[in-house]
Amino acid sequence: MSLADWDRDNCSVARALELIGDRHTVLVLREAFVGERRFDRIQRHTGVARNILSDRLNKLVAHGILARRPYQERPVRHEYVLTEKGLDLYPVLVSLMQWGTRHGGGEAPIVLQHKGCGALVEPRLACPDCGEAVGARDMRALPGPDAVLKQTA
Amino acid sequence: MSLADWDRDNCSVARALELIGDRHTVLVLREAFVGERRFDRIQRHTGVARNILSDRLNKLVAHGILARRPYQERPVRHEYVLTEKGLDLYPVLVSLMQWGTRHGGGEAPIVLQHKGCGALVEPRLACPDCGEAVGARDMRALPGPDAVLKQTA
DNA sequence: CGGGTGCGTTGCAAAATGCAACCTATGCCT
DNA sequence: AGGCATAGGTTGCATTTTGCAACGCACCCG
Repeated sequence: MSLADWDRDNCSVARALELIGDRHTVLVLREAFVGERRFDRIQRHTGVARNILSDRLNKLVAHGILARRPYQERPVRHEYVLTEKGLDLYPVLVSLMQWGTRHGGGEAPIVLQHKGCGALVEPRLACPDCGEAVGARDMRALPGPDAVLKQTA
Repeated sequence: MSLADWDRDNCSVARALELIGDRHTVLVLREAFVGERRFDRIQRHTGVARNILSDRLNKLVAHGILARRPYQERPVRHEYVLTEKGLDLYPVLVSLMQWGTRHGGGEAPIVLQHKGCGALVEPRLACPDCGEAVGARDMRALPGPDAVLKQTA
């Protein structure tokens, strides 16, 4: 398998994890996707310590995943909303949720509805070419255009 | 928004994060999906400290995400392979990878091929009902059958 | 015997985290 | 004005989690 020796330094998964690779950050994102925008409510719902939450919100804003915008003056109060970059994390959160539901005890506290067709569904990964649903076994990973093979391979 | 006050204790995302909610664990899973099975190779590729790696592998095995099986006797050597439960994490990893590629610098070290149709593709979340690709804006979250609304709502 | 490989475990220092208290600025009630 | 409440943090300190390097063990090869 040639893949075994591509250069991990250039890994998209690792890059993503640098920004959202800790439990607290993901919980914050969960709240963002559910529509919570205020510090206090997010804090209560996630149970994350206030100092940590403050830190994570700042980092998410710094990385352009959330945007801080004032919703009132005097005193200035901010709310945190998902940017496009943040909204693109939706598949990650949804996949995580579905996996947690399927393998973590079977409870489904939330269901999703497709606005387009109105159906209550579990979105799945599908091949955009043929439309078939795909899982780990249906796919093959190949070195991409930007892969760097190691000398020590 | 009724969703704002469902009980977070029963959250699938949180449950999933308890098992795979740290950077190292996810990196280990990346290796698993790429086909690495041995302690040493995983350690070199992830850069995770050996004691941490040992701990994470044990936890993943304990949770049924990886299975440890001997690939030789004398001395007994084990390899770590994904179980069904582990394979189900594929969408999470793929989503993470795609997001990292799109927003983390644009490099695509790995590309995916659908074995079924042969196309090089980026699998996307789709509505299993109508087949349309879906993003955050196309979906609505509703309290599910097992949602517990808070008294303090 | 000496060296190398595979797979960990142990000890200790450094970093991240949790908790509770504190602070600022404002509004609201009396 | 005084007292209380709300929103959004910051600060200090104890606890937990990591990282690093060294060590251990079991085996194989020459």
